[in-house]
Amino acid sequence: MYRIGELAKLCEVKADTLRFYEKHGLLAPSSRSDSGYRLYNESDAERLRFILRAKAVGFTLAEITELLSIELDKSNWACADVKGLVDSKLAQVNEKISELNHFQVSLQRLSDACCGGPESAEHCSILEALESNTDNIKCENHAHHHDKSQYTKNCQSKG
Amino acid sequence: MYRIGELAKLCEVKADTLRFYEKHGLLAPSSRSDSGYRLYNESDAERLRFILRAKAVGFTLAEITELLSIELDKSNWACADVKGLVDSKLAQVNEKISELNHFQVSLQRLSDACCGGPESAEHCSILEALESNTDNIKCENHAHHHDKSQYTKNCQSKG
DNA sequence: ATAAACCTTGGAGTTTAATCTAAGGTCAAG
DNA sequence: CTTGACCTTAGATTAAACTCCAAGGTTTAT
Ligand SMILES: [Zn+2]
Ligand SMILES: [Zn+2]
Ligand SMILES: [Zn+2]
Ligand SMILES: [Zn+2]
Repeated sequence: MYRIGELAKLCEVKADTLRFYEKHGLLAPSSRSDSGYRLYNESDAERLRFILRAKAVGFTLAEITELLSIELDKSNWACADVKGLVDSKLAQVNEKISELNHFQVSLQRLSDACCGGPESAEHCSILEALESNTDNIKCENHAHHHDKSQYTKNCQSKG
Repeated sequence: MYRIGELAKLCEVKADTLRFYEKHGLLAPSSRSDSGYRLYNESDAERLRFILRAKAVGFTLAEITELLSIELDKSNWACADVKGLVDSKLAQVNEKISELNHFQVSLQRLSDACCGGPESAEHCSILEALESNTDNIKCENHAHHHDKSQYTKNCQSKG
């Protein structure tokens, strides 16, 4: 039997997190001591590890609640159900990745267009890009070139 | 001069969003009508577009607040400052992408290991993976093969 | 026996970006 | 002069997953 702090340390989470999981129905200690301390057994610890593994692949606690309800009643669920949860998560993750890739490309383009030097930002290509309606930064056209070598350094990749 | 609903429609945001931006110091209407209605001019609209462009490349409103304070006082800032904000955002985005890529790979592996059929989840490879301490799913070893052709279909890529 | 380290509870705070509600004032059309 | 669309305010709510707090009770070691 583990007390809350022991299980927390064992699984590298905080005691607060275990209380939070309990409050939200993910994991309750199987017993209490006479003085009211939570007592977790090995099976509780296994359940916690299940939760943490599911978190490690990106599931939210709400989704983990679903997974746990399947896990505890496997024979009444099909592989299709389980795979459905995984595939739906996968789709969400892919969507998010593609949004972030979009950000990544845009930010990289902004970064590449700016000399990053100590010169005044009055003609900074980044600010100019955010001011104008184009989301394209044309490195060869920009009005910003306080320093020839810097300019060349930053713009050579685009001609 | 635009009333709040007009500017909202023009820029495809909700009036609530504009009030929210005002409350948080991002964008205030340059005047009010006699009856207290917000009135935005062309320069307010430009500022809103700046905000929306910055959002479109992934900046949070707090970061946009910083960008705006630079934008309004360009000569007292250097390219280095602006590029610093972009690069720091870029680093955050890259970090998030790499976390999501990790999720993506794990989820794909889980999905690939499961037949996804109508059979009972009692021996589902996904659940087994979440129960065990390995984060590796060994397709050729798993205990789950209710249906030979399905099994082959899902596992052929790994031998 | 007393200090340190642990535990209990309920509830508030954090972050982000809105979104919604209630209760009421304004404006243009018919 | 009334209907409907629009506007005002302050404040509550949402999602996610904790994290922290106060005020007190328990255990353990010295
Ligand atoms: Zn520069
Ligand atoms: Zn610059
Ligand atoms: Zn199966
Ligand atoms: Zn399965």
